[in-house]
Amino acid sequence: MSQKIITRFPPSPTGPMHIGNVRTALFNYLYAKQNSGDFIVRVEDTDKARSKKEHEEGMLESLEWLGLKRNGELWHQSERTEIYKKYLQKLIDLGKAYISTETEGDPTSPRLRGTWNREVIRFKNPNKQVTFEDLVRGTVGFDTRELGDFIIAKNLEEPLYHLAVVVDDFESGVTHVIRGEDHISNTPRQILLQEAIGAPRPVYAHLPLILASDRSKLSKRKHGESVSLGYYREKGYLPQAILNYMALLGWNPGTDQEIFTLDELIKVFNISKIHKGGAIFDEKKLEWMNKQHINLLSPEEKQKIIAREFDVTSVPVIDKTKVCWKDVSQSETLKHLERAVEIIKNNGDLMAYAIEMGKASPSQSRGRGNVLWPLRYALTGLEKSPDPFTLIAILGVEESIKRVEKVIELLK
RNA sequence: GGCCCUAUCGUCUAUCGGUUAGGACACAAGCUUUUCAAGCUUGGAAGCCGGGUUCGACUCCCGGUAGGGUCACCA
Repeated sequence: MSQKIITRFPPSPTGPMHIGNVRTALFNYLYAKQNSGDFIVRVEDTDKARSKKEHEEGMLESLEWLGLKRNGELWHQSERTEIYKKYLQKLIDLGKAYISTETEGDPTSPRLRGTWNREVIRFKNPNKQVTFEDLVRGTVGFDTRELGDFIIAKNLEEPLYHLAVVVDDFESGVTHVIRGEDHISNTPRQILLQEAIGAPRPVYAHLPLILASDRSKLSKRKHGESVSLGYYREKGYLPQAILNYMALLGWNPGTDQEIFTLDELIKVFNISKIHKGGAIFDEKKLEWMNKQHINLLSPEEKQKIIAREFDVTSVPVIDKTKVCWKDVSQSETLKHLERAVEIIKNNGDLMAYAIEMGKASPSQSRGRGNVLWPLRYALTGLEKSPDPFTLIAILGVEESIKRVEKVIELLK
């Protein structure tokens, strides 16, 4: 209780924000916030060749858009070379790491990739059994002998992932490491390094993977654009909906409630109820959830989204045969539209008129639709669109009248 | 292949030894019509297989099968 909880989100700026990144960030955020802790962000850009500034900016902007605010300074691993060097040197001096001469033909040497160095720094593996408690998977044991003397740096100036992560988590006081299941086999390596530099062990929680519909891990290479956050953002999904959906993938509150705001999630989130099995990402459900969140919006915000979705600003293309509602005659429809224009002009009560006409309707099958349908259709030329009141509010009185009058001319 | 993990409707899931196996998305049919990015009604839809344990297994144990993750001088 005395120790402040610190979680972290460490994106590698080698591509756009991934849907899996979103969930990792969210769970770290939720856990930190519900424990009055800090959620920190650091950029893992030790790989100079693959890291791009534009991706870093994209990641940061995405977090902002999602509303996941970080605490503290933003760290860049690329700016911490001297610090890693210090640890590396210490490890070497202590005999816990060593400079290894690689021979090209050596089958025990990792396979070649990019520039190949003759000398690398390897960690002297104590070859022991490592066991750790994972908040989602319970006790996990590994025999680190399988790992060998793994490489922790290309040289003193170029540390590799494991070393940098362990040093940074230590120096920034990270207490909980919440990350994807694909990192679970990295954990024993990192624990070994922690022990070597004398760092405390954080609590781990490995999240189940988000799967594509074929049950394989979501990857850009295999599944294309639909793995990136930007794809959903452009399609008009609200950040609240995306976050809500991600939270419910592999976790549930144990009640029937499905719609949550971020603040509600912070309250109800329970890390120990996270599943161990992966879950398929279903855009249909996200879509539904997005609608639910739109309904939570203020009328103004809602109108903006509707306007964008239905593209009401473009000039409607009218099909004469679709203007009339059900079996309502063209002359009657014309009458309703003309009257509607007058009412709109005078800022009158359109609804009252529609109800009146609905009551006056001789046919049981007709109601207010005989007024409202042609109006809505005249305004957009779309068979599916928001109600005419919303449309008029979005388009403005002038433009609305112009559009309706055009249809009146067409019918005459 | 080694190591690790998982297994309930098509999908996300509830169930923590006794339920007509519940909910949501999607789907189908219908109603409603301020139609929709509203609502309502109804319907079809699931415990991978085989052994145990037990009075009783979806639930616990073992095996099989299937699927997934991971095995870089990437992170």
